[in-house]
Amino acid sequence: MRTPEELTELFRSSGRKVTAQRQCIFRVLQGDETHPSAEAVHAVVSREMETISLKTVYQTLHDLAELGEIASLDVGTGMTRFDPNVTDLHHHLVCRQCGSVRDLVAVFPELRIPEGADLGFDVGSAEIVFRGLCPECRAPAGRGRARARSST
Amino acid sequence: MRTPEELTELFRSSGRKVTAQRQCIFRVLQGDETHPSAEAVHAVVSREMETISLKTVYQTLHDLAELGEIASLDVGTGMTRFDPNVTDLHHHLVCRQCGSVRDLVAVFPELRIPEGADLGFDVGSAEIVFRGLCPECRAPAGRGRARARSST
DNA sequence: TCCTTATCGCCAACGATTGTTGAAAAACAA
DNA sequence: TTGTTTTTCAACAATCGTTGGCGATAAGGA
Repeated sequence: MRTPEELTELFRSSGRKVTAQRQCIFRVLQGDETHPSAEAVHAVVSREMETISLKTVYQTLHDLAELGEIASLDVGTGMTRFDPNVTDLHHHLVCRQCGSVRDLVAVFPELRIPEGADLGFDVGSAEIVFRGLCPECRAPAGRGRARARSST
Repeated sequence: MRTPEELTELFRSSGRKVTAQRQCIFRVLQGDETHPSAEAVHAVVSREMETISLKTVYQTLHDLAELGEIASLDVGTGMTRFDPNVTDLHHHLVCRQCGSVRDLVAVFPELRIPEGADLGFDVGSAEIVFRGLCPECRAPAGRGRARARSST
């Protein structure tokens, strides 16, 4: 994802208006590596702008995804997760307990699938999801994070 | 997945009762490689037992998954898909147009993730999802299948 | 300035899934 | 066969994440 300043520019040049709430979302996403859900983004943004609506957050996230500035992921946690890192080829570690998502950069950068062509499949992308337990959920002492939502 | 007869045995020995609708579901799943959703299973089963309810199908699929006889997958198509193949290590090709799912056996059987341990993650499973277009959706002539439901 | 767009709040709807009800049917052990 | 337990059914409501409408207000930007 680009910097908030660049995004401001990008939004303007694509006919979108730049509002305070959008810039706030830009800032919140900037450098966020937690792969937040829309609600999570909303929660953080709300601390700065109490009245911002969830709808506005969804809309802005979609705009950003449409512009290719963030990626929207479905890693089976029940909610769409947003990833500001679209420049590095990477995959994901998903905690099956708390649903936290971690990047795994430079793993299997060569991932390609010749067999796909043989099957007639026109393969566009490959995505690896590793499922397991994050450090917090493994830790015996500290309480893990919250919510779980299985699948697979 | 085991044969309907073995599943009958397994259900009995695990305290579950074996009903006509359950056996019908066993038969339908047997050899099914389409990775059907619960609704898809229900549709097929309904041809044989018009009155079977969707709830019964959901319940039986969950029982089978609990016993490890089938796998429930979330490949981002919006519905849980069920895979009777739990013996072969394999990954999946998902059509981003119609949502059809195809097995990809014996690809990256060595997939393991050392970096996971470094990050403190206790990795249990690795799943690769290849997204692209299936032969039907690529074909210019024939109409592709139905439903799409993006993500990622 | 003026037109366009975004935002708000609020509420309804979506689709997949789960839960609830009570009654009927069937499984299965004795 | 009888009796107990489980399953099924139908119908409906509720869940959760997400999207859509609405009118009104606020604000961007040329």
